[in-house]
Amino acid sequence: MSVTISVLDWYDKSKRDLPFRNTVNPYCVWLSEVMLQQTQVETVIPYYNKWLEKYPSIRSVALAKQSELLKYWEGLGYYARCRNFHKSAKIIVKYNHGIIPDNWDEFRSLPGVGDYTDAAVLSIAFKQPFPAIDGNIRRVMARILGRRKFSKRNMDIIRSTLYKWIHTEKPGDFNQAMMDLGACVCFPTNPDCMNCPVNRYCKAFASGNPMNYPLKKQHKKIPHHTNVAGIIWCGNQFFIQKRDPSGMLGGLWEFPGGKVESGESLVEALKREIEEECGIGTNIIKQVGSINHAYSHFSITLHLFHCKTNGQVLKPERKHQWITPSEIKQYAFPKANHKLFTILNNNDWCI
DNA sequence: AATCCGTGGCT
DNA sequence: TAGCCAAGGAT
Repeated sequence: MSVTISVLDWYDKSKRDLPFRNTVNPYCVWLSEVMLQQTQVETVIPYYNKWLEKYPSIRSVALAKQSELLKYWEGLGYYARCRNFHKSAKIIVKYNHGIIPDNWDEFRSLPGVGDYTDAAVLSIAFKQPFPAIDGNIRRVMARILGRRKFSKRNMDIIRSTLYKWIHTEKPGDFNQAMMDLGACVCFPTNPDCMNCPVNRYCKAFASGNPMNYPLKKQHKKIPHHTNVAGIIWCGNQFFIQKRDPSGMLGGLWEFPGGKVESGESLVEALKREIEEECGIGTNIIKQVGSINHAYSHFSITLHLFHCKTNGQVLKPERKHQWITPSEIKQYAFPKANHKLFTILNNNDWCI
């Protein structure tokens, strides 16, 4: 017996029925790997199914507009993944006849493809023996090998060990088995060592305190901001603007607004932001409601206001639209806006 | 090397 | 509950 055999044996018995588990189609594997980055399986499944129904091939992605793709990514987060997948699809169709490359360097050079995704796609879709190293496998290996830190030296040891252990006939299964082990048994806290197929090989288990592996690094605590946003009405239409494609929540739509500076009232901040962003003067009518939202590196309390204007736009720095409430379904918005929509729907969008 | 980039679920 | 963590990549 060995770690390889034990893990694969366990995998065959405990195999989870996931939509992207039963395919070796490179496009499907790639799509699932991108969606699964820093995102849990249960969250991905509905997005994966809907995307595949709408975009069944790499060509269909290449032909699509970014705004359409973002609509299908809406709410999934880390939107650069979607933009990069689109870029890659266009590159492959334009320069490689729509054929997804099956060698390390070519695939690795595509936007949004890093070491993990490269190894995952090449091993699962093309049966090549590259070990994929994600957060789960790092933790599993740190425990098996008894390494507390992810230093460069320890990562080299983890990687070379995985190259030694990976099953050359079933590299994709080995990678997925190791990831499942991390997700379903070797939890970050309270690992289920008694049901672990490789506990007899595990130094962390032998130590009696598996949670000591790996060492947790302390995170910076994230700041909290107070933000304001305005629904600027002109007749039965209101104003939305498109965010810069390269930045945070890039290419998504939002109500104008921004951060409240210290010493500023909510109304003062909103008037300033609307003037800066849209160049329109507004009358602020009333506050509609507030929501809390946490991003990865800061959190906000966002206050929403009904406003009125004559509709004149003097210096739009971003792409913008005047739309009616029913048209909002055509546009991709970040999650915080959906919380605002909930408030608005409860109020029937009344001014 | 450290930080930025979303969101949801869990404790 | 406030923080931690998840099938990472780009800068």
